Amino acid sequence: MADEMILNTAEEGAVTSQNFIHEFITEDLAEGGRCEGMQVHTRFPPEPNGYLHIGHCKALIIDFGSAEKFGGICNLRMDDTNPAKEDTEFVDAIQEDIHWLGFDWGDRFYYGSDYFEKTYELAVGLIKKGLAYVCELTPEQFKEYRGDIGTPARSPWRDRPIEESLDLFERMRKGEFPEGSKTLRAKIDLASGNFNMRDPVIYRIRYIHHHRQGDKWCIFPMYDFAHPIQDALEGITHSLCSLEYEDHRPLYDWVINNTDVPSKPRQIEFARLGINYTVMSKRKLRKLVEEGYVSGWNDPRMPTLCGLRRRGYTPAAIRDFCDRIGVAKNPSTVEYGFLEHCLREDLNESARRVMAVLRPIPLTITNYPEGQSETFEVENNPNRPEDGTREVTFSRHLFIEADDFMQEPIPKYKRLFPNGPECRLKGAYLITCTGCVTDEAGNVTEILATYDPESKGGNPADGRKVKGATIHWVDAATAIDAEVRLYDNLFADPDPDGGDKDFLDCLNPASLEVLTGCKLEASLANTDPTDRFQFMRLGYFCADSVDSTPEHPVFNRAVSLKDGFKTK
RNA sequence: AGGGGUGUAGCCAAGCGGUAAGGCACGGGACUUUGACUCCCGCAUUCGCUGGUUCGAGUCCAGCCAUCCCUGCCA
Repeated sequence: MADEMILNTAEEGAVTSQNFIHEFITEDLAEGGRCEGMQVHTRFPPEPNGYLHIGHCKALIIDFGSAEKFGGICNLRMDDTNPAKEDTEFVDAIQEDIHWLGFDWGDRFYYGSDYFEKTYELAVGLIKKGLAYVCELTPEQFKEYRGDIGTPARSPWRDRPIEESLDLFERMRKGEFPEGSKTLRAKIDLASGNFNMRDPVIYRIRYIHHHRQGDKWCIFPMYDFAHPIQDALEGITHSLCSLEYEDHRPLYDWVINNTDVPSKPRQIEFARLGINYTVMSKRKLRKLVEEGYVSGWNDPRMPTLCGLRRRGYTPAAIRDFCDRIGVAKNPSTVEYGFLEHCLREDLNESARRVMAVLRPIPLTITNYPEGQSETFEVENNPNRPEDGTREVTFSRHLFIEADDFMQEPIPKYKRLFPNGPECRLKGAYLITCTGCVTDEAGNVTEILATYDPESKGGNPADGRKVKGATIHWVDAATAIDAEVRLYDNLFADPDPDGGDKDFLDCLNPASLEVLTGCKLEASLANTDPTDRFQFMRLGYFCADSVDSTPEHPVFNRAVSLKDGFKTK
């Protein structure tokens, strides 16, 4: 029976690879299993207190992907039980990011706070069963009474009469007591080695405006109490979360088993995503934004989805990455280079090739008549002829990349240098470097070359083999100026979270390099930020969604091309 | 010290008692009007360590070591 099921899902084309969570679900669905005959139902429960980052994408893939794989559904739920940290501002951004990635929650969009009334009733039920009590320890006392590894916790209020707790809890809700004066605690086990079970607080008093509930409530359920209830009320079959909740599971199960909820979800934990050269904690990302180390949550160097989007990352690349890193319980740190690989793989397929010169240096074709001009047709993507061609102009005065010329070539250098090999100007002509012009300081200000008129399009008439490289160029007469931003890792240290170092000390001072006066081929005059281009021989770029204008184009480098030739 | 996890290559990761998949990275070669892409080839005699069970152990057992999480009225 279980085998049949695996077969069926495989035929439907699984969206994610097999992993231990899928195995658990398969077992639950099997004959006699916990979920036999049920539809798999998961949920993605972000707290609306910040922007989503790529780590959330892994969770998204697991939550939505697992549901889809088994023909189930996945809810989107704002986990907003702590009004002190949450804000409506983030709710819209989170939805936008999830949609951008291509996940769809249908009409199942919920707020944890919408269940406050029901959650309250269930808490009352717990009190009536003698399984919860109002505790009057202040936060300071609470700490004192908490005990430690060898010492059980204590509470003088643990055995107060049920009626008394009932009355007090009701009055807590009415706002009769100040913040911190009372809590509702679950009566479980004060001596447990698992501190989550030492009579955890399940309700606290907070006189704070809730982004959605307004001032209706002044008591709020804790995550450990609210979450299992929300899951159960929504009929979630599998509550997937990260490893740090592993030792909360006994409490999760306790709540499910001791409150009157309609279903029994199963919590399964997986290792969350770590990537080197960056940080993933919301607290740290927030600090980078608030203290101005980056331009905002959407700074292209940020691992946030809005940052990656602005940088030029595609949803397909991010999803592919999250899919390929796998799902396991082994705490892992994936190399940033793998993310880049996934992007290159996607963009290599789809991005239109264009010519752009980032560090321009004039190239004069000395035997090409001044004032003459011609147009060449070049393919948009040699790997995909169906993408068509475009036109680029050519004249005596061009710009080429500064490092495509060397006065004194290094070994294996096959670009332009005096008395060097014949090179090809992509799609135009074969040229030979004849020299260069330098200023008083010895800086090269102009490169000189002659062209072979019989090599139109870059093909020599006699079919001779071209020894030098094919280099990109732009026509000085028609090129447009642009600003180009090159990005490197935000952190210079591969593990800015590691040890006891301050992550801010690990920042990479060279993470952003702004190039001005770059020369782009004319076809790049008006592009949409969602259009990605391959600047030939350089990398993948897109217009900056915030700063680029037709008058002042700004391009971001999403990722460089792999460079098999190291000049340094 | 108590509780809960995790250890397979530089980084991820399969493996479910029958003789170490795959991807990234890396090295070599072919091709190339992108030093890209693509294509070949190579890349763990060994699975944290030590014992034990077994004809046979990365898989089972015991002990040890390493490492991560937990003592918020955060999630």
